[in-house]
Amino acid sequence: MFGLCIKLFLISATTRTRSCFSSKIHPGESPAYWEKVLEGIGKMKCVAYDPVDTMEWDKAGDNLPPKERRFAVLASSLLSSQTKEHVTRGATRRLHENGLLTADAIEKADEETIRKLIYPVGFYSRKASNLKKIANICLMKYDGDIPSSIEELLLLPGVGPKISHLVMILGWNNVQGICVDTHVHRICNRLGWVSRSASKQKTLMPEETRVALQRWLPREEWVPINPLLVGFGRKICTPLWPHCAECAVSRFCPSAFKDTPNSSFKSKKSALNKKL
DNA sequence: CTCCGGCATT
DNA sequence: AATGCTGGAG
Repeated sequence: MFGLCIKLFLISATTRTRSCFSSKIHPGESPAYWEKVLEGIGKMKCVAYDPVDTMEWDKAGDNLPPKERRFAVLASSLLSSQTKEHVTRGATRRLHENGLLTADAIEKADEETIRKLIYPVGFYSRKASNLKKIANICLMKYDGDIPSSIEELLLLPGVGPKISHLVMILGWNNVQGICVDTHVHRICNRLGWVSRSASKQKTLMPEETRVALQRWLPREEWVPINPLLVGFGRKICTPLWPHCAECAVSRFCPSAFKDTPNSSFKSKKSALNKKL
């Protein structure tokens, strides 16, 4: 499934030149030089997912029946934390090795067993319990499959906008929206690509970022922008002290060399909270 | 807003 | 040693 991301990313990278022209569909609304920025980030070659490491799991996933593959996609997405993807993949693999990637198996499994298998991922306790609940719901309502719409996915415990859009893309090959995680959210704000309605302020929630980004970003970029910015965000445009000197697109970035921990809005918020 | 909870980064 | 972090729920 991670392989799918790479494939889509590569396909888009090769057609990016073409997609630059399609941006003329949204004149005035899109930020200046956004094509150059995406191109520049692509050239820095920090794709999020290591192709070699993902191959093994990808094969295992591809051999599953569609229903089981989709459930595996959902389970894996639930465990994911983009900043620590190797940990996520390890946890998914351990579940898979123990035959615990189907709704049926998880429903029958002991919650403690699942908790131990996914232990290295963040929030393992909550995620183990959510996984059990989701397995139960999938069996009762969807015959062991997963919901096929954003609305129904959002009803599952522990599934929010980020995971539901990811699952629609990876599980159903259906692009309903951009998968906005913390990296996409942070970087789009630094680039000045999204703002709160009418004002020039940064968006506060990833969900706001998603809507704002979708207003102007051409559809063919909706899937590849995630692995592109996740990789970039982990290696160069880091949350604290971004490496602007090494960044090939800093000349297009209004926040370049300015975004120190003290000026980032999250730090401001926590600093404010401590004072109160 | 806080919380989760081990881990990376300072 | 201390801080800050995932994405979602309450």
